Amino acid sequence: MTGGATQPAIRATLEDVARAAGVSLATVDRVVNRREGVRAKTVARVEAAVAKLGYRADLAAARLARGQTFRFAFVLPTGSNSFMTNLSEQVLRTADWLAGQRGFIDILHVDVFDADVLAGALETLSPAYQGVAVIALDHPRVRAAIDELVGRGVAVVTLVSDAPSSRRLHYVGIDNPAAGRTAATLMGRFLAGREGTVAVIAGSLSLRDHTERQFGFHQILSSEYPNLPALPVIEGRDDSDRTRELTAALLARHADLRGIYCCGAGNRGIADALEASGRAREVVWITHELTQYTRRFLVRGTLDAVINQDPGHEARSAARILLAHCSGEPISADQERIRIDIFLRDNLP
Amino acid sequence: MTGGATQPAIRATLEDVARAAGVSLATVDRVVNRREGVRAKTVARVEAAVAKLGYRADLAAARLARGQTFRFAFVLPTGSNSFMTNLSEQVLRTADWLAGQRGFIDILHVDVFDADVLAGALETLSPAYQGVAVIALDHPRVRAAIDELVGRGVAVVTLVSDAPSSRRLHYVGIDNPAAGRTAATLMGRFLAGREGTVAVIAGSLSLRDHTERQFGFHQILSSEYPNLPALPVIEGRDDSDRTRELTAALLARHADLRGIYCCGAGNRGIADALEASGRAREVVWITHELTQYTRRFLVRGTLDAVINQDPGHEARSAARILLAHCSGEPISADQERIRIDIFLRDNLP
DNA sequence: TTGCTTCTGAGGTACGTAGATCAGAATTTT
DNA sequence: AAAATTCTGATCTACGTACCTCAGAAGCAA
Repeated sequence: MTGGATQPAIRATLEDVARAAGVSLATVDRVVNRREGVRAKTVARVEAAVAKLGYRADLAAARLARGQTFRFAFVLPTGSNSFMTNLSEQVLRTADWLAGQRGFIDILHVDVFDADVLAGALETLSPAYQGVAVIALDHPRVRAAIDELVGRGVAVVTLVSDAPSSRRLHYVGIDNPAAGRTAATLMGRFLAGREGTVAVIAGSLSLRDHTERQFGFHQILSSEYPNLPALPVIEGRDDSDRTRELTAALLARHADLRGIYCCGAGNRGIADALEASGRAREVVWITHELTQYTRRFLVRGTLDAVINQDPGHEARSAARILLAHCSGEPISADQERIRIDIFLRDNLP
Repeated sequence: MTGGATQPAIRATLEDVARAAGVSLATVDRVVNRREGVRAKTVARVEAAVAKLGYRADLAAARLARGQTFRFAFVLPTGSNSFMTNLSEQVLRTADWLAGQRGFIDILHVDVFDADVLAGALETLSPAYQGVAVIALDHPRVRAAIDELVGRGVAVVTLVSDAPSSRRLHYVGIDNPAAGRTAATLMGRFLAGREGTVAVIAGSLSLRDHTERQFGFHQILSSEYPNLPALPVIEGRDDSDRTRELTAALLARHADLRGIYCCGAGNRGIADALEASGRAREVVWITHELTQYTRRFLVRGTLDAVINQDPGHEARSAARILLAHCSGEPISADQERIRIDIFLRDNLP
């Protein structure tokens, strides 16, 4: 057995540093918090002591002393497909956790799909918030509202759906074109060697994430799987009834339909239509977001793969990023990167 | 816009509760920390006030006041395939984070594949540790060593590799049979309709995780893909040179080889042999763990899919679980569940 | 040297909780 | 009713840091 990185049993405190540097607590405090009024020579002495003892501020104690509290707003949609419901619940849990870190989350429900309503909500947001997480829309008015918040010194992160050209601090969500490419590769490989058409169902092509997914999907499908031509994109408006009818029509019209990629919601409609047609097993269906429904369709074999983003991870990540930014702490990039999960029947969590 | 769950701007403190209940701070403290010497009626009054104000202890302040520090040992292997190197690095980062929570991690490097050495290391572990995370071996002596630690009141979590019949607090790692099943489903579907044999390369069948993976793999392959008979399992001892030779021999001997599932390490050898044979594109190769190498093989197209467990998540999860257990806090089960990640070329993080 | 500015030390309070002591009140037992 | 016991309140220190004030030391200019 070889010993490894051993750390001191107790961490050095400001007082230890003061003693080691031969100065007083007040001086160390001035140096550590970059306050004025310390001679360069003394600064150097203190910094040497800090380095030697490996002093690191006790963040909990510091926050306690500062009496800082943070208040964040999470702007979520009023409408409620399963994914958004899950996300809301995860935000509530995150709020619970954050309360232990002296941070508070208010959830505002807004029609995030209406740019004017969303922008209006952001514009009239209480100035009490140091940070905002918002399911954004890539629209000029929303962008302007975000930029204005940022200009006022509010930390803004976009959640799930980005507004890339805005001045938001961070985007917490998946790379949607890559998610589309992932779906296409799965589709192409599951249908290896077979000929037939593939349908793409989006919620709405005015939603940036849906557009990006279908873009990535088509990119790979057309270049690598010429045996699988894609049908024109269908807009299902994330509504189960509508997607049921559209899917039924697709199945009736295209006897050679081999695959369905749904880059939005409305999965219950697709499942109904597929199962009613009796072609559920032969048509490869790939969709997004693991919910109680998609999980069931996956287990049943109607659905072949789910591309997922973890709402729990997204909620926690958004909160961590806002908190870290507001208290001047660094964030660990690779912990905050939202993965594109692939779930098959066999690796369901 | 509709308002959501709004929390009080500042959290209630012990003093607020005392005032609300009409008792003193000392009494509230007694009730909250379940100390003796408070009449039932008073307890009820205090608890009502706690509930009414939604009081929750400020954990940071509590830890500060208690002056508790925790010391954990992470027992990692001396040998160093890429996965274990990544894991070590992630443990170091976790140590860094934990230092901010008044917790300290020592890393002990041990030959974890030798049951006697591993058990010896656990048996002679300094009593200074309140918690241990160990890459376990499912072996009677290791089990006994773990149980003895637990008996002494030390929190033990198994990491990556479990000792299921021991009294460990928690297993932080993936469900290996499920990972094997996932690999089999990918293999079967990527080879849809084709005929041919599939090879399985394990590190060693005396490693529980490798055995479980190949068990899961065979289970699905034999029941659902009769067109793809599996060849007898080959042991590559997680060594690149050996797997190179074994893979080359496989390719030479089996013209109908369609797939390779590697449930251990030694991937560089497999890649070399596959690329040298010129059959890299037609043979479906699925392996475990995303490393700098497997990432490269995936991008290049030699490797078709990686089943991964996130070492960063595992390290943090182990630390969080130990910390929560030692300070009597609850853990959030679904944040601690380690996912079976599937990575294709398109969804690499 | 004197006067002036700039730096430093000493000491304080505060944050929210833990934990201790001790006097005195309330309750029960004798 | 007195004594014994149990409960409660007041008050204190401590944790590690932030932030404040003020006196006085060190350094500099005249």
